[in-house]
Amino acid sequence: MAESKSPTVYDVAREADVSIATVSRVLRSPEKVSVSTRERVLQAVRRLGYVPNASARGLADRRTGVLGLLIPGHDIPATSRRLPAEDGAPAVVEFLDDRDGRQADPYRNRYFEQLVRGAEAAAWRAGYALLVAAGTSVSRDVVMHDLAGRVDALAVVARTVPDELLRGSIGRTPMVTVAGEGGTGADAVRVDNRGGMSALVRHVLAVKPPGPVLYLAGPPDSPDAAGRARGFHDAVAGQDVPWHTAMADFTWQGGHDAVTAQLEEEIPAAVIGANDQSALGALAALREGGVDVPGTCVVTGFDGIDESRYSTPTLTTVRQPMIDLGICAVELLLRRLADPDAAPRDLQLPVDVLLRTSCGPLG
Amino acid sequence: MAESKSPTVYDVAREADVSIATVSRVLRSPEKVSVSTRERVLQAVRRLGYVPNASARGLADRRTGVLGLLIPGHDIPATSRRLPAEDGAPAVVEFLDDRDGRQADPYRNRYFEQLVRGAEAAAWRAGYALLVAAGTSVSRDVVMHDLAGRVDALAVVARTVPDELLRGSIGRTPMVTVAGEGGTGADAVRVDNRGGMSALVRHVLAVKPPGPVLYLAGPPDSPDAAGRARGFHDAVAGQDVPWHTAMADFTWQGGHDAVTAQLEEEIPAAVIGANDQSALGALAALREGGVDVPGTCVVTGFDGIDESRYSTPTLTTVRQPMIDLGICAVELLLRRLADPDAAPRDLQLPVDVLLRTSCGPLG
DNA sequence: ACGACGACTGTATGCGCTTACATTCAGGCG
DNA sequence: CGCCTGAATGTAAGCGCATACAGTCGTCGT
Repeated sequence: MAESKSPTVYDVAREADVSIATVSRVLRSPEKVSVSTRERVLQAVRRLGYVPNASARGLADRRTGVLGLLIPGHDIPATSRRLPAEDGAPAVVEFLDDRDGRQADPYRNRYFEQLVRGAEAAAWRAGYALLVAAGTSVSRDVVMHDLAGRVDALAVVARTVPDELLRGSIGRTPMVTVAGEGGTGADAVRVDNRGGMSALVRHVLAVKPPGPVLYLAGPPDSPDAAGRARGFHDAVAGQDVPWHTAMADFTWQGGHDAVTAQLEEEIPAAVIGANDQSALGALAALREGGVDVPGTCVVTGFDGIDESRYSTPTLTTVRQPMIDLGICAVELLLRRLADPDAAPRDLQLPVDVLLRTSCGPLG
Repeated sequence: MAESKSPTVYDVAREADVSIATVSRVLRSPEKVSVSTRERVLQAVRRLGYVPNASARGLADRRTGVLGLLIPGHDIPATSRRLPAEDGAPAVVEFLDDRDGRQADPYRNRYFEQLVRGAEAAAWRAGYALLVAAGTSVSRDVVMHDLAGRVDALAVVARTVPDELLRGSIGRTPMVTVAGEGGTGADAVRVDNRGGMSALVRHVLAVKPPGPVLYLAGPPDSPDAAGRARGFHDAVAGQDVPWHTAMADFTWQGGHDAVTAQLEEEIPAAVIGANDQSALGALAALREGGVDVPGTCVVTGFDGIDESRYSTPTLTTVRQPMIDLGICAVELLLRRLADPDAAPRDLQLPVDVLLRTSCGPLG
């Protein structure tokens, strides 16, 4: 079979003995074509294995039918495997001493997998395809530029590319910011850091033993950290509870050290981590200090990383609905494509509080 | 600014006072244009915020510059969140009692995230974009068909779509099968289940206490299970070790029950799970039976799911190099695009054995 | 000084598809 | 029986870009 190149509408038209317009109509608006002709064309399509060329269709349509999703780069190590040599030495199995998990890869929480899945599902549901791009450090602008010409609209995870790029070369492409700061006057979806933390802390205040509360703050330049801190303050404001803040910087060590220092003065009744890592550090410090969790002191984190499910005790935390984030990002794009002049929306998705043993009995 | 529609080469040409051919050349083969003209054109490009239209380029080029990746569907529940109402009731935080992890989502191992990341990185490195599609149950053929018209080549995760679809509508699109059975005469990448299991079992035989070996087999219709079983047999063949097989069906319960039954007859010295789930079940059964792991009996799994890192004891297992799988899939596609007549390759990537405490001291 | 040549730029065509508009034809109506 | 109408189909004009081919002009060799 010398089927050297793909058949086009012309081939189908010839095969079915109709004009190319009719072929196109059969595919795009079948109701405009008589049943008999339609059948004949569809048969020709099948016989030739015709697949419409998306580029041509996109050109004629002035739309690509593709949505873009730009996620932060991952910098796959340069040592990553390439194609083995043709003559292929036999595959060599590597033994890694992984008893403490150090060899585990760094992409701990399935954050982006879920984002991609949600976006993908929502996009296909609406008849769009999803182009995924990771802005690797070297080439953010190139990627961005390339993407802009390929898609009808673009979802960008916050801080993936510099702001001026967002406004610059892609001024005409509808965009939504994902997990950003909001309030930029553009479409945006993010997670309710503030509300989630506030709800969590209110719950803690209701169940914790008597005593002071320690808040393990995140880095000051992080919007997430800021939102969570505000949520914490919302919850403790006006409550008659002693509390103070220590910087943990979103790290295990930070949480560990802050709690260790705290134990020298007074045993806290609750430690609220701005994220899971610092809460896990706190858990370790409390164990070292012989403090019973959750009996004497309850602990909470934020993010819902894997480790929080397996720590001892398991860590109460807040999970971000990443799938929904992806879905909503796409839905916002679809909305804007449908109505370019709609007022920008700034969605805040509610989070899920996962109650686990580190904060004691279920309220 | 009434920048209603995107500027085209014509706009740039007018702005820079050259012909569209020159504009195109500046973008595609700058060395063919004099420095002064090139500068002038680039300025016009920047001034207008011109972004080349990928559809037009693709049409003229007869290539889209896009690679497709088809992964199994995920069936995002229909109840998943949509866009909240415009007037937005305040976000409501949900409290979930997640103390035993039952609420955790089912996408446990970051299998596809890594596959996508690897493919994405390799694709962009080669100047291609990556279109990700999940063949949801309802619409595999539609997705497939749509995809075929959009991409230059396609990587399909095995058993994502029925075979006849693969051969049918997309006959002319270069394809690679990912994680399939191999031996189909087409390009394929997969993981060395057999070699990995064989290496692992050889290691176990070297370190295990004296006594019989129990192999927890996977479902007979799974190519993965078949490969691993063969690897097991490779390793025990000719060794003077008593062994037998029990069906565990890749499930926790299967592993648990098989080991429980075994304990009534004889305490095994090693339990080899065809996957992690069944090995974890075995671990539980051994604990219930008061058997010391790894002192009296060593245990191993296969896959490297999260739980294997956190179990007690941590589970020695085999991790599939998903990132590399993605990279190699793309590299195979690129190779075929470069040379359509190259002989098909059937790659087997080596796996990583993660030595953890469930199999005792490091040999 | 004249033609050849090379560097650069412009003209014009086609990529495969969609669609506005034109055409054809069968009925229905006055 | 002529004319109007509407359904079905055909004709042809782009969509934005790449590029083969055709100039144009300054240089160099003789």
